Amino acid sequence: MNLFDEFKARGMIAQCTNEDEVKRLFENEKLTFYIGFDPTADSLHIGHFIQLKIMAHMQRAGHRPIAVFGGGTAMIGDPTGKNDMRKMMTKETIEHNVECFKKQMSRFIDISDGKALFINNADWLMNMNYIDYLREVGPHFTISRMLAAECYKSRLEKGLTFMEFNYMTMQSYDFYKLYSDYGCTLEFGGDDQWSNIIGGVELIRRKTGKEVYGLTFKLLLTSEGKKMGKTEKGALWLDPEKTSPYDFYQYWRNIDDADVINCMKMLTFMPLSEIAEYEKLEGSEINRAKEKLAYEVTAVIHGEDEARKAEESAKKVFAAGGVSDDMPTTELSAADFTDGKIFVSDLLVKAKLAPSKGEAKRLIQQGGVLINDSKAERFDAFVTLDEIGESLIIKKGKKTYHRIVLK
RNA sequence: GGGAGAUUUCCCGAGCGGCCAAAGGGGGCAGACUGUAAAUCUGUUGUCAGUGACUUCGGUGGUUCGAAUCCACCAUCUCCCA
Repeated sequence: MNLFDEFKARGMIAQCTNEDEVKRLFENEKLTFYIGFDPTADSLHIGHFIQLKIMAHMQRAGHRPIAVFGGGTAMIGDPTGKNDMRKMMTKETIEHNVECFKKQMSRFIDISDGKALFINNADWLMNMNYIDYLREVGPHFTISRMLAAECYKSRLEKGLTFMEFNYMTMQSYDFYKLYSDYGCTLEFGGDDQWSNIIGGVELIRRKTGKEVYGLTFKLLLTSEGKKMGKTEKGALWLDPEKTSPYDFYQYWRNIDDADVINCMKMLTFMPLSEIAEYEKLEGSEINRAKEKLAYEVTAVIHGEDEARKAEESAKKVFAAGGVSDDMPTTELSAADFTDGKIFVSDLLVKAKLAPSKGEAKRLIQQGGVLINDSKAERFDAFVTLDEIGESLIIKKGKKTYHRIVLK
């Protein structure tokens, strides 16, 4: 099975400018293709991971990936899918983010001997002369056509600035530039990038008469159509400092039944035949699929060791209700105690299990807090230094365990 | 440049000068039921204290015993006219 069919069979492909031709090129040519990454944060997240996976697969099949970092375009901000204009980022922040992206990405993509290129579009966009740009790019876009683009529709009602409106032309120009300088003939992206991608395809056709191609991949959505990978902390980050391997593992372990198989197809390298076996599972058996998914995804991103550790911790904690060595821990010193005791509510706040004391007390009153397996009954419950001893386990709700130790 | 309207707590959205920490929904959190799932039901959702205080309704001033509600100016956004 060639790669195109593989993507297709996994249900990953969303739209393509010319499916037959792209499929043929996958099989018969060594392609140079690109995917753009806007450095809007200091870590990649799970949404980017699909793109990374695609790049890695393509590279293995002998094609040459170009990762374009939007050091220039991030100065403007992609309005696609946003309800409001993003806060403008400083040049320094953007540069820092680009460096973080590069570092993370090189674990998945081999850039030795020019087998893949990391390029920053700031290289050509930042020194662009406005008049030159308008003359070179402007004539090839009509306003009416741009306004019709899906990605602007919602924003037209909420307010779209001229600055953001230009984003599409800049991304299109990137493609043109990469086509001219590197022979890049294919742009990939998430399905929300469709408008921006065909902008580039058309720009190149108009300027050179040559046909290039665009291919979008499905976004990772829940069965209800919501974007996956949202956590209370924002996104599901690939940086272990921002989302610990354990939390990362738990996210997939707790996933909705309806989403497991799709995630396996989109996020893991498991063969389709094996996934089909998991698809047959029913009822509580589905938990086995979730364990497998969580392990596989964690292993690809954080390595086998971390995945195994996360899996073991999870089993200990949930199966035995027990203690695991690497659960989140908060250190307390004697100064945190008054007369040798500390209120449970204060404990919860210190361990960041509750944002405020009021919230902490509510948790206790609703019976959501266990201290060493016994329920904290009163909102003004407290523990003494002696009771803590070496360490003490707080359980908040059903799934959150936290250890308190004394310095 | 002229005219009309908007800005409310995490989000959407209702708010009569006092009964407004502010309806309703969503989301979040907790409890019951479960399979570390979903659905459902219940409670809860500004801060601190423990039944009272404090800070919130774009910003700054003002009117008033009392302002999310009225007035003035500023900011931002939407719509109509140029």
